[in-house]
Amino acid sequence: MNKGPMIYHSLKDHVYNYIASQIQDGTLLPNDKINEASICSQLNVSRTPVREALIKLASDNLLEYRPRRGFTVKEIDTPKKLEVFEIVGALDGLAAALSIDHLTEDDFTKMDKLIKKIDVSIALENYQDYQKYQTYFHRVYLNRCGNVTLKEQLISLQDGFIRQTYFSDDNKELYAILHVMNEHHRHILKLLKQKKKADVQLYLQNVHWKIEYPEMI
Amino acid sequence: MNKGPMIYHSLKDHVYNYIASQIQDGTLLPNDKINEASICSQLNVSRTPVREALIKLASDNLLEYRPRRGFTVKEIDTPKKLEVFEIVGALDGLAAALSIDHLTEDDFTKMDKLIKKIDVSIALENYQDYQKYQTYFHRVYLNRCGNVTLKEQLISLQDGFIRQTYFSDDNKELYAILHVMNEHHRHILKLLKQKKKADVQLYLQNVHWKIEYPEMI
DNA sequence: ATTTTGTATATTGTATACAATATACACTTC
DNA sequence: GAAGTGTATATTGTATACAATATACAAAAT
Repeated sequence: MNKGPMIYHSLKDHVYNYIASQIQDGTLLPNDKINEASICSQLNVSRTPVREALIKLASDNLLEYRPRRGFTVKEIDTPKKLEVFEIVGALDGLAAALSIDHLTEDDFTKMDKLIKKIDVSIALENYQDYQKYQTYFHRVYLNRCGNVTLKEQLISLQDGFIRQTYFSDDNKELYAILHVMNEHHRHILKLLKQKKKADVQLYLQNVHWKIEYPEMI
Repeated sequence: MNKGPMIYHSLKDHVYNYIASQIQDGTLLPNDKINEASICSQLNVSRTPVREALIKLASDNLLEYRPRRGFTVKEIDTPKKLEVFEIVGALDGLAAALSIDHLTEDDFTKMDKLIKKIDVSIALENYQDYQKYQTYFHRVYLNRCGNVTLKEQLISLQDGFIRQTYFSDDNKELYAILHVMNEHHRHILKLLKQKKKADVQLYLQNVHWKIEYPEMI
């Protein structure tokens, strides 16, 4: 019975995942100081793997590092968030433009179905589902863009800031905006079907990713 | 006598710079194995700062890491390079579009002068100067795009692959291409002056950054 | 009361030690 | 000779120790 290639998990990786998930689920908040010794005792490991994980987390922009004063959870403020949105918009637009020559009927069907699922999620005011299906929608053409580097970059950018974009589930204004967003999705799909490269790129960049989320204002 | 804020240089940073420059100047070649012990003795430091530097270098995509087998200099093959070019094109295009509302007469003058310096560099077949002034040209509007995250991302992307784009100085074909590139620069400047956002963005993305360098074919 | 200074404590940076795993290479076996 | 096996050596992963620096807080000075 072969369970595939035996995957090696270093303590460093373990620490990395531990901290990363604490940042995502809100256990660790922006500007919180990371105490190496505390993590050592929480996970029963020595400082070496902890430090190595922290260095990687800082390099991945989850933590901030100041020499001789250690690591803190990185704050992503609103202006910074808007900057990332601009970049995501351009790259997502590029992905769409590149995907146009490779999209199949099947892809279009998938996107159609996802738009409908998003409608349902909005009607049920289920923000988590909205996020999930919206991500799937964009991933359909991202997976067809033929540029794996672009795909990786985009996913890592989105992961990096989605973690700090939390909405309470009872925000009426939010769901109105999400409805508009899904109209965008319909328009994007239409432009993709029409193979309008420049149009879909600029639409994603200048319209879809320029929505102002309530908590960002 | 104040020499400004006393800057702290850790051994880790020292090692980082040491390896990074060896990769850039070709002392270390793609797929070369990094020997921790060897670096320790070269720099007279212990393995701890060396390992921490290596982890960061891997995170910054200069090295590749395989658990239990250590670090190697990352190979950037041609398809990968083309992928990065596509991303750089989109981001540089975005930067240009964003800069349009902030560019001053002074900026235009600067770009004009740089285009002329590039002409001279090509005439003298000085590729190093060409690279330098070409970088300055793009930096003029990059510095006006108003998005520091974009600026950082773009610079780090370019640094990451320029290091492995070396040209011998006696390639006639190359200088013909560089001449075309500088014509692009003139066109870009014209579009910027005309404040044609979408046009300059798409031109940078779909024309300027789609040049095929000789060694990439 | 506020600022300054001094000292104890905590935290970070680096070196070293040792255990776990991978690599190299001589030795068999077919 | 090719392929496999075993063992010595090298390399990596982790723990620990100690030195350098930062932080906290009490005491002294303004």
